[in-house]
Amino acid sequence: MRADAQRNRAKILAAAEEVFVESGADASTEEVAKRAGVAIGTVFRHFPTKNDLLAAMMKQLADRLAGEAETLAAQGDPRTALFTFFEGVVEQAAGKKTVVELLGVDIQVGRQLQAMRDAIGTLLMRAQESGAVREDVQLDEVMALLTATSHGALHAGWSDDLRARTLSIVFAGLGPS
Amino acid sequence: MRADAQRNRAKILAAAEEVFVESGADASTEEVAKRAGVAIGTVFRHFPTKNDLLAAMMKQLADRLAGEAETLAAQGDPRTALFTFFEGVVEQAAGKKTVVELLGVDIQVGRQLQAMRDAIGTLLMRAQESGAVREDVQLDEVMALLTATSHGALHAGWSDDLRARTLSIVFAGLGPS
Amino acid sequence: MRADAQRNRAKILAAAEEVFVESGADASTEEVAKRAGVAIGTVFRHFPTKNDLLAAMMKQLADRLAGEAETLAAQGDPRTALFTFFEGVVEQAAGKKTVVELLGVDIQVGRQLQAMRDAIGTLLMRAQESGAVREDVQLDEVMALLTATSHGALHAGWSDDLRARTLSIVFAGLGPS
Amino acid sequence: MRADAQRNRAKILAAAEEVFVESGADASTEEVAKRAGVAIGTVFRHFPTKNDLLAAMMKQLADRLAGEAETLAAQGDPRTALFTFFEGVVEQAAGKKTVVELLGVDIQVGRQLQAMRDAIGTLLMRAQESGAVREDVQLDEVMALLTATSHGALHAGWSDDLRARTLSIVFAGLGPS
DNA sequence: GATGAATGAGTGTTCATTCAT
DNA sequence: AATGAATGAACACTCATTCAT
Repeated sequence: MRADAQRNRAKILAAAEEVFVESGADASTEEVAKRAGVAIGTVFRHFPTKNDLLAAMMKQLADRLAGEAETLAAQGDPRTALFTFFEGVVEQAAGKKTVVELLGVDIQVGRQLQAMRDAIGTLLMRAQESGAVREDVQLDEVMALLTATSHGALHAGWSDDLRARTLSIVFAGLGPS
Repeated sequence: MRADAQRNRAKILAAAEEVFVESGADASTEEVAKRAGVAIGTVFRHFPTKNDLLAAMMKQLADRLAGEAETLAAQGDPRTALFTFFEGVVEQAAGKKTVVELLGVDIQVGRQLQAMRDAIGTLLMRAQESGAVREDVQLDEVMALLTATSHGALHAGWSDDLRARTLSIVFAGLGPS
Repeated sequence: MRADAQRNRAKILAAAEEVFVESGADASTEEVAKRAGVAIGTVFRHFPTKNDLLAAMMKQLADRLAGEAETLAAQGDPRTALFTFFEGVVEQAAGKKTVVELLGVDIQVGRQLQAMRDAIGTLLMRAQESGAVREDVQLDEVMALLTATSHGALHAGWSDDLRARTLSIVFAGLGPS
Repeated sequence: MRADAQRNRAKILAAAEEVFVESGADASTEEVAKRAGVAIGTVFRHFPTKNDLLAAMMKQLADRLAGEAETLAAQGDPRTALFTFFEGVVEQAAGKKTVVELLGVDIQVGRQLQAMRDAIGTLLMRAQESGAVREDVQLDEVMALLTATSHGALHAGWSDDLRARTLSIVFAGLGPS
């Protein structure tokens, strides 16, 4: 792929994130094109289907989140890394519908999503080893709570304060009884 | 309003709940009309806008949930009533897009939503008085968690098992430490 | 169906015949709407698919042709009725792409087409009984020649003279040797 | 023109014949480029317009048919050569949309078509001299019937059998009465 | 000359909303 | 009040054609 095509692809993905975040997945592809400063045909050349565009954007996001989780797993305090990551994701979600939809299963993101799951799994294991999280908690519930609170933060427009209080309950629930 | 108009209004609302629950808010108004056994014009005479129809349906739902909460407040065990209600809502949400959307703020439901909040507030107070829920938990967080887990149950398609495990964490978080 | 809807349906079919005749089946549905003096949605309300519109137009045509054939079978001279019908169809085809496409099998017209075949079959039988057409000629060939010459008259823009000379060869081929 | 450009031109024409024969003239130019192993820009450099490409392909075909006619005129039995050629063209047409469209006048093919006409004219003259075809038949009718039956064979999807029976009627019509 | 990315007008189709019956 | 036909803006997507690399 040519350099300029690469650049356009990036512009389109960025625009898609902006647009779909603002208006949800029902936003028009045309709007994405406009925001990216390209013609509609260019969007469809890069992503033959609106769904492809959504999926590509989600993959990008999943990669980003997986990266964050991995970094925290490598560097952070095992006792708090999971919670830090959790907070970060939910905070981002507050402004981004896409994060939310990513965490659901509406669009199959495949490997990227798996990578993210794995990274979060590591965080969970460390937290459990260090006694910060109960042994009987499984990754599925953590993902579920992450999804749920991200959805909530976005749709319900939680304030920073409410978000903190809500997460503190979740974290208490995860901690040793 | 004539008696038959009143009856049509009810039929339309019922149909709307059916349709939007099955197919989400993107379902067509035409489909609602068909399901209600009414012409499309009649739907728009009662609800000048699709949004008005959605809002009315949400209000109905909010009323129903408020009723459930009040019943539980009047009759149930104070220690478990909140959790019972919580579980019931999330379980319903798993099969109903509308419940989920109701809990968000996309559509302003106003007074009905307030009634529901109040009823849930009562449940919370009772639970706190009985020591089942920590004193520092506020209604906002409870609503937030209710919203979040309902969203999650719907979008992520949680299994019954996962739903139970996820809620058990939330309930643990709400309980005394 | 209401009277005005009936009228619109007719206007649309007429416009479709005009438009598709002028420009072939690739002409846009929008153009049909414009020509009919209705909005595009109206066309799609009556004919949910472009193909449905084409098929309906074809059916109308098949009905018309079947009617002509039946009239000739009832009233005409058995020796010449088939040839008269044949000439009539090809003459119409000269200005109408649709007649041509109807005779092909691109779009399944079903019963209407069958009715037309039957009517032409009657004409053929009469012609053979009267000795004007060889006994070993089958309906399939007659239909094939009708199709072929109609196509030709249209696409090649035959003059009246050329059409007459071409048909005279076909008729000679059909007659007794 | 460079040697490789020459080669590309040939590859494109060959691909065009393949593609348009399979899918009709609505096939996309992109598909032709792909089949030719060439970028889309190259196709448009050689043939500035899709129509130009179609026309060039038709010319090629006309040349080929003219060649066949000339060969038959030089070598074949004058009594049957015209019929043999006729059968060959119609048989080819059955599998080739392009042959059909060539014989029409949708696209002006000019000199090449003239060459083909001339060659067929020779076949006709020989057939008439040998008494196999009536004296009063003109080339125009023969071309018209060739066009018509080719169209028919293609669009109506005639079986081999039907094609033979249909042509036998045409040939009987051309023969002495 | 070749490449293939970009363009943008155009297509079939849907659907909230209006309005004549 | 109810009906359901008509409206027309909007959408996802295609493709001939242009143009930067």
